[in-house]
Amino acid sequence: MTLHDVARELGISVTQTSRALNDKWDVAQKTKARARAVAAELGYVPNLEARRLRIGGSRANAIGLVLPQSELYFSNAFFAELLSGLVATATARQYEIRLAVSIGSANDVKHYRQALAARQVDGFVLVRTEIEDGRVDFLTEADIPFVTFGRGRADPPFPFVDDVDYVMRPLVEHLVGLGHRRIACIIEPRRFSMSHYRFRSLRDAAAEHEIAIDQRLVVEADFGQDSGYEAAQFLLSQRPRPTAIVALNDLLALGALAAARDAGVRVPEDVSVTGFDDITATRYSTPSLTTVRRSPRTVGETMCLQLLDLVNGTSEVDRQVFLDADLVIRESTGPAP
Amino acid sequence: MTLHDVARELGISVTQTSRALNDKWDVAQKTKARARAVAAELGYVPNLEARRLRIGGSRANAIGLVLPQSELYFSNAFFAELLSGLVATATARQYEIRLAVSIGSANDVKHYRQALAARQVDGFVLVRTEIEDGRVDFLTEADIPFVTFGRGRADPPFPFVDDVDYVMRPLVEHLVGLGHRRIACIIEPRRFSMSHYRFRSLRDAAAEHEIAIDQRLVVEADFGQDSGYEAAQFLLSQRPRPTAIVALNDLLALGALAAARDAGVRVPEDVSVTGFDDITATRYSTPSLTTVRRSPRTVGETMCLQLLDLVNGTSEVDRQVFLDADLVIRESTGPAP
DNA sequence: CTAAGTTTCCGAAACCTTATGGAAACCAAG
DNA sequence: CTTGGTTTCCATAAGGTTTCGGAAACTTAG
Repeated sequence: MTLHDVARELGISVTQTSRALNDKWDVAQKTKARARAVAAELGYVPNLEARRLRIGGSRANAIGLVLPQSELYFSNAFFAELLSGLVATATARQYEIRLAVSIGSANDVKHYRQALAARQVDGFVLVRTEIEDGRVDFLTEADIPFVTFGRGRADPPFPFVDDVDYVMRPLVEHLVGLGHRRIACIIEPRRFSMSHYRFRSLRDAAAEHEIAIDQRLVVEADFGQDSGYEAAQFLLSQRPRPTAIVALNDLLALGALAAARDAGVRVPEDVSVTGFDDITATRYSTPSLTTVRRSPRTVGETMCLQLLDLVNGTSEVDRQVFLDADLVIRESTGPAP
Repeated sequence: MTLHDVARELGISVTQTSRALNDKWDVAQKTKARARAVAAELGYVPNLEARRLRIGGSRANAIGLVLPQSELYFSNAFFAELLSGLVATATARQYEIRLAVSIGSANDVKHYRQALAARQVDGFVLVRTEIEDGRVDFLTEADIPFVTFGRGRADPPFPFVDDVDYVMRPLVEHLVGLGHRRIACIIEPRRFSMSHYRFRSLRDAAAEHEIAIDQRLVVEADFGQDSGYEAAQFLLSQRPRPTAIVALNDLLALGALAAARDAGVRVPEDVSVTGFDDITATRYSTPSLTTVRRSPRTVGETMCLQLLDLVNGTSEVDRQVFLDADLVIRESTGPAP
């Protein structure tokens, strides 16, 4: 079932068969047609290894996504939706996603090195970018295309998708308008870029209204509902109680909602709760969640486009993208008590 | 940076260099050591295409998962968790997951053919198996390893993971014990294998208690929350109202919960609601959801093991696996009114 | 019919690695 | 020094594809 067999069946040379099937100018139309017919009939499929060996640095038509090993990662709706955008966009452009989890540290570059050596991916998408991120250093050094979610150090600059600096402003204005001044915050671990800058945006927006976020009301949690639950438990036990809890992602907020319910604290009458991302579940929680819409799917789509742009060398897309966001007001916010 | 270069640097033949780096018996220890050192220093990485070309039918070390194009697919927590189990298990065994969405019909075999021709996957995991499924026919014909979620026709038999036949029995006993006899049901589209057999299990379990499911109270929905919402709206408007709504997956149940809340129907006082799968969100809904725990993650893990077993030719694992499940009683079920 | 130009084809080389069969070098025993 | 047996090495071929330079066939104009 090799090109050779097809050529023999056709009665022409291997060379011409190859050129015919690849639709080169150098071969008669009717020969092309005949070649295609015979190839199809014989069920010939080109041997990709041989082709790539000959062609040289060819495309894997796949982009890599390595997720740190964490129970939460996929059940985390944020990543599921981001992945959704990524895969949809990639597939539409004939690319696929190669997925792995790194078993060691999140910064482990083993998978990256491996996948590259084997030419199994053309580039990488990085999530959960840390302020100091070994993966970024490695990929920069190796000169491999990649895009991160979350900005990095200024130098050397690399392509990323992030939120605009003033992303929290509408939310803060909404809360301030409702009379909230004692605002608590549940943040993701501080070493992550996203956590850092999103909190900074919150602090700056609050400062515009001359509100200082009380450091004792800032709790560093993990990423998931359980840790949001715990953090909210702590915050709700503080006296005087905060009148609003701003969770820096939706899952944390959902956990906070559950904590409030279990503690007999009414939302939004006694305390307002807000999230970030607008994952699907926010519309179905009780009460439904006021949040900031910057759909994870959009993030995935944008990152995919950026990366493919890098891979293909064209530069029609911005290297560093700041996504704007909308405030979505639902039932979990109300006037301060 | 080819083997040739390393050989020249070493002053020995390409042959021996290859054998040295591959740790064959045919080469002196000190030569091996020297070869490794030089290779490392020169940053030599073997060309995988050339190696595979030579070796022949080698492994892609990846398994394929093609999901039909549907907005719901990834935001669907069920798939996200299944994927989680799949990836974790695969990675632990040095395999990766290659992910694509099929843009045409769900039964489109284009991606499968493509990925195989390019030797980019060693086998496939199929989800959303239909009673008559073109993918199964294609892969069987092509003699490619695959595992489905959802049993298929008896002939020819193929490897699958499915629920045990009596999977709904504990749930039905729970409801009957609470006095429910007018039981409604929200099912997934009938053409899917899972939908068919899961409903059959419900019907049979009900029959054991001499309860016949009223066909007018069986609504065929889609897969997601929105369609669960609509279906429940319809069911709750029926008179006499059903006392329990059994949704055949958790998302449908979550949608039903929202519909009840919006209709002013109390859960569980006025109507009991149950789900299936035990996705994470069920613990955080209001009220939390009584469901059947057969974690999607377990499904993913099991399918992965089965497939790798098939790929590697060993047969230590059952080809057809029926997973048992536990009833998880939470707040959404109570005595019939 | 010939010359020139165009279209279509072919043989050989190249891509990089590994397997094969045999040769060289070495050692110990006779 | 010869013989036989090990250890270590090498030259060659193979795997399937594409590219290169040139050759053959065909077409058009004179």
